[in-house]
Amino acid sequence: MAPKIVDKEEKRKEILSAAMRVFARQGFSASRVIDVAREAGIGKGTVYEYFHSKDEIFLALYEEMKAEFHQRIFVTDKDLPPQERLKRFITSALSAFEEWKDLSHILLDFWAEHRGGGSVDFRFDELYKDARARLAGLIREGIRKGVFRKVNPVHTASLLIAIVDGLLLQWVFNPKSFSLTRIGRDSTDIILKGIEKKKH
Amino acid sequence: MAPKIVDKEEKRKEILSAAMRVFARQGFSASRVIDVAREAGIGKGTVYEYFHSKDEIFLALYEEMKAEFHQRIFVTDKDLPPQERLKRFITSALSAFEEWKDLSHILLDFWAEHRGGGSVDFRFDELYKDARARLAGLIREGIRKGVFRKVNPVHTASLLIAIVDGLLLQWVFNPKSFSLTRIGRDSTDIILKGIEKKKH
Amino acid sequence: MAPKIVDKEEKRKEILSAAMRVFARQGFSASRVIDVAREAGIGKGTVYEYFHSKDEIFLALYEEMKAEFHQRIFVTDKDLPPQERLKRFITSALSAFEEWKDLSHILLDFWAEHRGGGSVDFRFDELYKDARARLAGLIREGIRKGVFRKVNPVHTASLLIAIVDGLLLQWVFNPKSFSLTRIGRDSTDIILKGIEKKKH
Amino acid sequence: MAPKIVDKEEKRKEILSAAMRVFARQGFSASRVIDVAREAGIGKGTVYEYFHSKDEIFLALYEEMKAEFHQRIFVTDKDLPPQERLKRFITSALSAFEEWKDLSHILLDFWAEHRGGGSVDFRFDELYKDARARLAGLIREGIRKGVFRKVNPVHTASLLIAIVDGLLLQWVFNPKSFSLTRIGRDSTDIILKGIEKKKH
DNA sequence: CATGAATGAGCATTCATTCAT
DNA sequence: AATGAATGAATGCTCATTCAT
Repeated sequence: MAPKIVDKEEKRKEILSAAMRVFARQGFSASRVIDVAREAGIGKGTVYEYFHSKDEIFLALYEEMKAEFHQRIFVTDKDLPPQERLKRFITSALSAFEEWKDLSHILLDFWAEHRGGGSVDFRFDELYKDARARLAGLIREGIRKGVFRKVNPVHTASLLIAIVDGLLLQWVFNPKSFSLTRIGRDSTDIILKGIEKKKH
Repeated sequence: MAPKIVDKEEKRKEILSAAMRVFARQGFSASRVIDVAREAGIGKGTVYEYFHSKDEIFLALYEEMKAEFHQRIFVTDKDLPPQERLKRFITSALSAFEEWKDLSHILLDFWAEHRGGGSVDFRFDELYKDARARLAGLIREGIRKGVFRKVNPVHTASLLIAIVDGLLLQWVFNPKSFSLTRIGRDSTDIILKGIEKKKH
Repeated sequence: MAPKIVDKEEKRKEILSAAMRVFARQGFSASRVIDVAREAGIGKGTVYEYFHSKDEIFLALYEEMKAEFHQRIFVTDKDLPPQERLKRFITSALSAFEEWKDLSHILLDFWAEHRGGGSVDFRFDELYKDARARLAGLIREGIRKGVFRKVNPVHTASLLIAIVDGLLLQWVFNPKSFSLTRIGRDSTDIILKGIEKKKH
Repeated sequence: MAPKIVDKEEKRKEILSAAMRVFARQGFSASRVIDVAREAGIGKGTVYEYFHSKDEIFLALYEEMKAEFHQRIFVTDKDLPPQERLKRFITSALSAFEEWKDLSHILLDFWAEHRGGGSVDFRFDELYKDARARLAGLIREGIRKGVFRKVNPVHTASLLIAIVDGLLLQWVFNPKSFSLTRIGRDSTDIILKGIEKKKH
């Protein structure tokens, strides 16, 4: 019997959700704790009952994003052919961002606050290193299986990540300029054609 | 009759250069005006003799970057074949960033501060729209000339920009993870193969 | 459920009262917000919980003075004879100032800051115009009733106001030089004799 | 042979004159030294060649006003009858202010800055005490000569000063509301009637 | 002698965080 | 547990004054 714990967890999530909307709207540095409290419909002091600092909220959002996206992006059926898995990486990454529009906006704040000097450290370096390693493995597998030509696996992995980040960036600046889903499809198509092993 | 002779234009540039280093190191929002002054080896008040506000410094850096990069990225020989021009876009963009490492770091701050609500407005939307239009024209020309297959010109243009931005991002997080020049070459190769018109 | 219980209206008045003492002592432009806070026995930030700016405090004092004095000076029994009402105008104005010594001092700051260019606008012009109109009406009534000779009503009204302001000024510079009450009585006597209708 | 000295004195007066215009327009505390320099058509540093500080300029203006007004107000023919001398006091004081409109405006700044705490001390107390003594003497003389009734000489003197200051104040707030000359005449008339010795 | 570039003390204001209720 | 009143460290910016040229 621990109903309070459920409530606590629930309220923490509500605050996090409110913070997400506020940060997405105003940017992290321009967002005030009182803005988050108001958005969540609670008092300013209450925010501090659930988080020790404004930075901790930011960090919690980062962790949430990391978990959510990791889950959706890298958990794919290992049995699928490399081309399909590559396609799914781009597609699911972009659709995840499209779905979590607020987090996409905040991602730019995460990027900007990446510098180690501040109180928050996002270790983007490791995050990307990990992603590159996974995708490089995928490329290597494709090469081994004879479906990809002999491209540099790490470079190609970096390229794939770059495409996702870069497209997201343009979409954040102007969501109306294109559909993330459609441009993801076209991009995948070009990349796959660019690394496919030519049959003759 | 004449007071202390100072090349105001020169000094302004020195302050801008100091600001660039400081912002690149600490991020814009974590940088204090006094930090910029100290980096420039001058007094705090002197900064305000050359700029009206901290935001104005930020904006001046943005304008400088825009001018510098525009010059280096889009001013190419129109007589070159589309493949070569596409290659040069990626190459020169990446080498420009590699050269202006500090500005590359600050670019993330520009991205994060893009929101219209703040005091500084970067109009990234228009910047990217313009770049997309130029590159889309290039793609269209390639298609017309029969060297590119019938890809969506705007989508492909967005893809190219995304690649540059995305690679830059990873490089900012860890410059040692790869050479921008080399990865640019590999990426260009993949893209060109991905959109080339197959001869049969 | 309820946080620290504070009568916000009461505290606002306390701060205003502290500001009044500080401004009276040092003058508005030489007074710092921290001085007001210290006088009120609170933190600097707290002042800003109740007022948006230093100017707003100044303006609030002005409004307070306006309301208080208007009440005391112009709300007189319309049935009294003109001479008595004229006498009461001077008397009550001077006694109001004598009572609110701090506000009297600050009045000089209000006068000095009257220029439209600043952030605070006191519209003294309208204040005086209104007062002149009221007193001119009183003079006219006296003339009509045959107790005042045919003086220029507006000029005489201006004269009455001038006397109050001018006496106050000297009293502010040196409260010991005379009693406002007594000099008010003597002045009223001279003025009344100066405008009375001679009987023959 | 000291032509430079003449120039120096001349330039000092020019700066003072510029300062007068600037202070009258913007008020002392809102006026910048650079504003004075620009108004005088000289460099900021030059102002400091002639004055040690902004306060010194203010003080110099005060002294100038004191000298000028003292001259014009109190230097009257001792042989004239008291009524005429009283009349001339009010008239010449008001016409002096009307003529030196800028100084009239700055007078309000002098008043506001009268507090001893600041760097500038105007000793208004003594100024007024002196004026009161002179005018009280005049009143006494009138009483002695049998042209004024037995009024309190000091109170009456204060009243006369108050009238001049108070009328000036209203005129500064709105110069169009009345003519200083005309209202001075009417006021003198009322006061003289108010203190005249009735013949029977 | 005149100048204006350089300076930093000083100040208004903001806002994350604390804590009494 | 929830709240918001209280706080002061931190910061952008101003401007009187100095001084090298």
